[in-house]
Amino acid sequence: MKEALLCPRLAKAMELLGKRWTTLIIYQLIDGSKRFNEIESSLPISGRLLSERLKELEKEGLVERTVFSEVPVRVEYNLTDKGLALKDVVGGIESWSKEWL
Amino acid sequence: MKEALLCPRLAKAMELLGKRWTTLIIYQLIDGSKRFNEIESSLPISGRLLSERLKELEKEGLVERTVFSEVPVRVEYNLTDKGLALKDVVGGIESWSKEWL
DNA sequence: TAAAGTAAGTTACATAAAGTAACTTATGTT
DNA sequence: AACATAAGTTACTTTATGTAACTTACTTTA
Repeated sequence: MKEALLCPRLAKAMELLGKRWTTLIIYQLIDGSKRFNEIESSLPISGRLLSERLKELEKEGLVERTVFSEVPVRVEYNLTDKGLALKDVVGGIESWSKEWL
Repeated sequence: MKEALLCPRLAKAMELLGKRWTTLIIYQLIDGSKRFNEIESSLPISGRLLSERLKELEKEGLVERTVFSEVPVRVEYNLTDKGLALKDVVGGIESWSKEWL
């Protein structure tokens, strides 16, 4: 393992987006907010990891968490502007996958 | 963990690109072919994983491996059309990182 | 001619991340 | 009282990643 000669911003981006499930979670939120269970049901991810990833994304400011004090409690997640700015990237991956996979 | 209601092509794309180092390796090859050691030196990745990732990328047809029987042997890696088709995606991530990170 | 160097890996082992399933909490409904 | 529900969390197993030493095949240097 050598020192990185790599742009630190790109490295940081890939540390986020290159983590398993992250990009697919963002993809799920691109068309609007979703509840925890909705995301969980749309992806083959466990609650444990989904919770962990959403916390990371919230901490990095890509995702916003809103709690509705109903019974049972409802929690919605949505992309911030920073998260939404990845729309073209995610769309690009989707197009690539349709053309090449 | 639920069943995926997700587009299988996108899932497959993320299985590749969402694996640690993969996208950064592709990024290293976008401007032309590179040798094993060059990639290894440009990224904080170990030879073990770099070898593993390059094999996956070769198997999936994104990367091409060329051996030059010199002494010591020289091996060059370059993107195929399929790999090169990710140029905009990688560029998009780079732009996003510059604007938001 | 034995020792050292070089590129491209591989092996063996330690640590960290992800998968699985059961459990929790705070109400509301039957 | 027992059961249901959303959103997690916990404990434990399995898989992936990190680290560093080793390998191979030939060449140059001492």
